Amino acid sequence: MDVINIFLTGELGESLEDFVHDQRRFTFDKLGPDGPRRLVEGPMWAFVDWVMDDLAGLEMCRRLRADPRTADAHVTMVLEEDDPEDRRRALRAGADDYVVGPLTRTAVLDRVLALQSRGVERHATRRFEAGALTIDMAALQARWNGEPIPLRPNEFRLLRYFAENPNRVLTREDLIGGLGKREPPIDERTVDVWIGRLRRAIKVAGGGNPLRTVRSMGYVFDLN
Amino acid sequence: MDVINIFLTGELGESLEDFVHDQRRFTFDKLGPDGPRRLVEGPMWAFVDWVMDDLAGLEMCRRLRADPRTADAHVTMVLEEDDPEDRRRALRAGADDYVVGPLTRTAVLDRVLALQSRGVERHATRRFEAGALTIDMAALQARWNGEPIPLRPNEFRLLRYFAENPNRVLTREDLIGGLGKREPPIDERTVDVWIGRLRRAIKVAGGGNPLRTVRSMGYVFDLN
DNA sequence: AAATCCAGTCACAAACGCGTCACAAGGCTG
DNA sequence: CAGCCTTGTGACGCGTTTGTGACTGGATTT
Repeated sequence: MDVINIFLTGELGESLEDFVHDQRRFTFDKLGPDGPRRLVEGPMWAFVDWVMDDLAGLEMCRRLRADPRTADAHVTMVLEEDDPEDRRRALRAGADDYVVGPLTRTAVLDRVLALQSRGVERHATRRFEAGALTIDMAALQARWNGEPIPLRPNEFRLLRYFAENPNRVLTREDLIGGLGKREPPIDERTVDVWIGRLRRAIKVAGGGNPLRTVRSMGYVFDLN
Repeated sequence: MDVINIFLTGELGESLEDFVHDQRRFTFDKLGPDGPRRLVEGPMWAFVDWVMDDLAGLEMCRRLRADPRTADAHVTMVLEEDDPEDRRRALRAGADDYVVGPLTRTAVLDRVLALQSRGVERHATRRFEAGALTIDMAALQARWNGEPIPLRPNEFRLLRYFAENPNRVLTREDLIGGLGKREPPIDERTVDVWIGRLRRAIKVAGGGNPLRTVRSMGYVFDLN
């Protein structure tokens, strides 16, 4: 069985070591400015405070992604309050999801165990493959036949959302909500422009068109 | 906007109805031995107690998965204590994740809103099948013996309405109303043209004629 | 058999929906 | 703070969809 490495800011780690019964399955490590100290084989989870020491959480997030040893970690950003703007910034910096703090023991374990328990599904969302298209969720990189597709942040999120919901028509409303852009309200026609830009980016990189338009309804990512 | 259906064991549902501000986005329903009572369009969440009534939570979980109407629900198992063995059993029975109880209002909403905002919400993918004809409501795609039938928006809506009301003569008025075209008023003869176009589209795709004309009455979709 | 009714089909104009472009307003970087 | 990158928006044009009136042929009634 895999050991799950959990990286935490602050003192929560030691508190958790007592809390968790099954010690063989977890390691806990403090996340310092230089990243984690120990690195064990297995899936990694990092909980990054919005502000940690002097280093902004966003910068920490980018460093984790940049370091090949931790590029695959699942990064959860801990926000102090539920500011949509901060959420966007966190996700753009490479975070996989977020919680609104303060972080508690149960919150950590809930997240880790919940996602871990859906191991297969989780795997599918870490790295997505469909024919020539692969999407590396951790490295925020999409490829066509191995060739990197340069995507802007919004384009990548759009593609990821499609990959997470294949074979179903996504309305423009779905897409706006799925990308977390309900506030401020966005014109539905803007989605058309997103689609156009995403298609063009993939095409320029030598790829095909994975997105099908369903007139008067929305768009589908066809799998099979 | 999609409505999220939340199924709960016990009395938590009513407590939540008061708690939640935006009533349009949620329905709450008690999860009895026969499953949920009401079924509304949209994603579904079930919170299943480890022991509910006499029926073990695990069995409830399996039943939800077995019933096509709820097979796609996101099932959260509510454990009494954090027993690794129970966790595994829950997941094997088809649960998506779990919480260690007792279940509170905030725990429910945290889960639902957290995942919903991440876009991993699962919709009920309804699928209609009748002989050679299948209609995928999620992909908005009809097939004849697996062969896709290219349908225009109005044709698909028409076919779906027939599939939802089989073995019943539908008047032209029914059909106009069923497709939501009361405003502006539409000439009833126009329905004839719809029918003709739908029949032709199915035929072109290699299918038969599932629509029977009832002279001076309307049209029927024959099932069986 | 004639008259009447009814449904299938066609052509066409109007409305609709989508792709695309240029531009402006941030946001980020150096 | 200057310049580049990203992203939302309004506008334009094109192809598609769709409602309608007219015509036709088969069914039903008288």
